[in-house]
Amino acid sequence: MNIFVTFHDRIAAILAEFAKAGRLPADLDMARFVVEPPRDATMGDLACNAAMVFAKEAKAGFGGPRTLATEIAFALAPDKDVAEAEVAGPGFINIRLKHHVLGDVVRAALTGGADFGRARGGADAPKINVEYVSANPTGPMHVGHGRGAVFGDALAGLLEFAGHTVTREYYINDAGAQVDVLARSAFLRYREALGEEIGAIPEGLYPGEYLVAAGRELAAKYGGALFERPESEWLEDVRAFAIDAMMDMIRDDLAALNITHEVFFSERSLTRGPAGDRVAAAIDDLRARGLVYVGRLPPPKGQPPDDWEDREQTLFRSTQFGDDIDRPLLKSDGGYTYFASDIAYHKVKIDAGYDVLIDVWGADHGGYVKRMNAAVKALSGGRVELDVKLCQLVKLMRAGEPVKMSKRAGDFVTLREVVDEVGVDAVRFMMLYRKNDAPLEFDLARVIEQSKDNPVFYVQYAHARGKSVLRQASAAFPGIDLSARALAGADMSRLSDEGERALMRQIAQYPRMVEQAAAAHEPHRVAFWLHDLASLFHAHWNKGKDAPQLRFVNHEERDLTCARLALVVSLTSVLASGLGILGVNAPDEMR
RNA sequence: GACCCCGUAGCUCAGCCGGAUAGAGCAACUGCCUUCUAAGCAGUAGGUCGCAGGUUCGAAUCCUGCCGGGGUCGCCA
Repeated sequence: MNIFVTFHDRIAAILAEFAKAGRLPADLDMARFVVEPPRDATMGDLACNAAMVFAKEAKAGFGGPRTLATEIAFALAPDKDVAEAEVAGPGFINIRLKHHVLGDVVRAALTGGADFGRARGGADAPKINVEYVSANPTGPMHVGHGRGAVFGDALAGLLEFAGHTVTREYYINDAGAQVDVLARSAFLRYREALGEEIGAIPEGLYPGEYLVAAGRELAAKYGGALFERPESEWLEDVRAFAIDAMMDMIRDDLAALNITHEVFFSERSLTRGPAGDRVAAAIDDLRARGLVYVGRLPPPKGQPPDDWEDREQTLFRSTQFGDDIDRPLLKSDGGYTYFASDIAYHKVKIDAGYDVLIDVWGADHGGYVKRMNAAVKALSGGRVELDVKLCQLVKLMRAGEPVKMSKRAGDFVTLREVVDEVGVDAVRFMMLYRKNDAPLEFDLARVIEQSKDNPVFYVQYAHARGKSVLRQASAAFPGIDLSARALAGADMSRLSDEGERALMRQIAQYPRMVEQAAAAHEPHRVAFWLHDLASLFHAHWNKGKDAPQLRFVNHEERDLTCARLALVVSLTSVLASGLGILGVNAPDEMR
């Protein structure tokens, strides 16, 4: 039940009637106007801007937007759900709903349970692929990876809730030089495990302690068989082994955050898989479209190009699709550039039939967005939409002070350490309590505080507090039926306090909020909405301190209590639903 | 030099495919509570939405140009 959609439809029908009578053009685009919550609740429950949006079209048949607004309001007046419709400001139609409508919303939230606000998603719903994390398989995840991971995961959950078919995908960068470095680093630890004194880790290798175990396992698997052999003989095996070990570790880190992917896609498989060289195929595809040529690029500006070598390269005409410069596909040694691999990877996704691709990247890859967009446009002929979401840096704090990262290479704060210290709920919620493209300060001390300054606690506590009300109700009215079905029969007209009405209005906005957050690919909106809802609940609860008649459980008035319990159950249900989208627990109590 | 992100209250940030008097939390100030409806409450004050133009009935929101902060800039990933 989405009252905003309901009224959008009804007003569209009114406009269609006007069009039928020849007073408006027949081809009005009804998507142009909106029905939304008014700025101020005193203005009513719904506001519509249709008259202003169609001001131009209304000139002939109505003389102007105010008249159109007045006539729409007049046509709305007999509606069974409308108490009052009036024109305000430059031509807003403000609608005050009859009392029963918000009660119906509570009932819908109550009986809908976890499905309230969920979109059905028919066969025509876009298929969406969300690619996120994609941390290099060379070590444990750090906090920055964590942000992208949580963001991508919550976005995927949000899109699913909004009715889309979603695939969660991880792109394993297992083809570049960094995995050779990984292999050499692991090999060193292998020699160490066999008893060799390796001393300090040489410059250029990964020094992290996390490779010690991999070295030991290599020793267990191969014994001394690889020892003293030339690199060409062991590199491939050790690399494959080390990548697997690192991916296991990363999967563990992700599991600690309740994140799983349906697809792990190996970059290496693009050239070495059963499908042959898919990078070459992708380049051929572009070439067939006349988008590949051999030419020279101007040297990069800004930093003096010491080692700049002016040479002919194989280039993709990304400038035809809005990029600033054409981009190379082949390296000077003849190998594919990372971009070439990425083109092939996105072609795989396009060919898989996705309508929307979402890539979640770190902000340092910002310069890469235009060329990737260009590639997807070129490969799909504009059919597939690519949305790259950039996640800004995370600044780790403790009680207002930046957490010092040790200078010693390889020794950084891992995601796992943070999750173990503050818990998965705090990490997930805080990572989402900010727009993805704004930098984030993450304070380890604050997120475990039990106070209203800590948004995680504040929202979770609202849920726990609601559950506590229900426990108290059971104690006050032994045997009371708190099932959704029973409470749906309560007399919702008893919910007349402004605090209760505010809660009902916020709950009524849930379906609309979810839809918009999903359309914008912005899960943070869910987090902020939850905080607002929690805030309304806590505020109303506190009024009961001085005004006992406002408390949810009233021993003298069972019917009133039932109506209020219906509100509380719908509230906790919606809180749990929203937290569920974000992958955060909704605890029954906070102990 | 080019491109991308950011610039909103003292601080941290919402709001941005245009909409009414620009919101929240913290801090500040003023009351209240000293509890069990645990992890406080109510209220006050605080803003030329970086600057200047433009489009529009209407701009924090869209466009252009500046200013400031961050990031990126063939072959690395």
